[in-house]
Parts: sequence; C-alpha cells; structure tokens
Amino acid sequence: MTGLAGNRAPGSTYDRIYAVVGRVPPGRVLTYGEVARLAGLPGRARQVGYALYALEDAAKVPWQRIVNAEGRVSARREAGPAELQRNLLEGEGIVFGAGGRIDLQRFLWRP
DNA sequence: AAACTGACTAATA
DNA sequence: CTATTAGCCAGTT
Repeated sequence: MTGLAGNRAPGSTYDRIYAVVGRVPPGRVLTYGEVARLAGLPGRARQVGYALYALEDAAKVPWQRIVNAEGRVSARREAGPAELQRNLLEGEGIVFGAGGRIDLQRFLWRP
C-alpha cells in the first residue's frame, strides 16, 4: 500500500511534526511554518504539509488545526477535505471571516 | 538512481 | 492586489 504514515519511525521528521500538531488544543490553530519551527525544523513548512497529506484518515492527529500563514485553509488537489477541515474548526469555535480567513492574532496557539 | 510532486513561506517587483 | 523567485525535502514513479 502507499500509506506511509503507518510505518513512520520514532524520532523521524514526520514523528516530530505529528507530536507538535498533537499538542495544539481545541479551538486553536497553528500555521505550517510554526509547526515546523516548534518541531525543530525551521524552514520546512512544506514538509509539514506533506506529512499531513500522508496521514491516514483514522489518525488521532488533529490535522484540521493546521492552516497556512494567511489564516486560511490550504486547498488540496481535490476539493472536499478543505471544507471538512473548516467545518471541524468552526465546531471548535474558530471563526472564519470574510474570504474564509481566521484571525490569527486571536486563534493562533502560543505555547 | 534521477525526475517529479506537493496541505508552505517570505521576499521582491 | 497578482506574479515571480527562491528555499525546503521526503515519498513516489
């Protein structure tokens, strides 16, 4: 199978990313760049997105709390997951303004 | 092994 | 506001 999130090694880049994402509390969001930085991987925002893309649906990682630097849900190759993500975030109390933007100054998680 | 791909970001023009 | 350039790197083909 093509699933790669299943056989990730402890201490690997992906593992660090998932660990950081897993610490984001409900009702808060983090940007890809912040996740990378907190994971000790500054400048690797793209890898964060790729790691989440590789994640399995049933994973316990709150992937929906990761948005881009503009405070918007990043578009995927196929539409659908993005709407699900927004729906989940609104369910946690996140407010989307005009243009589908989130007020990062208010919802960005600061550990 | 080499090329291709992609949930990003910041800087510049 | 849009467009371009550059930096980043693991997984897939």
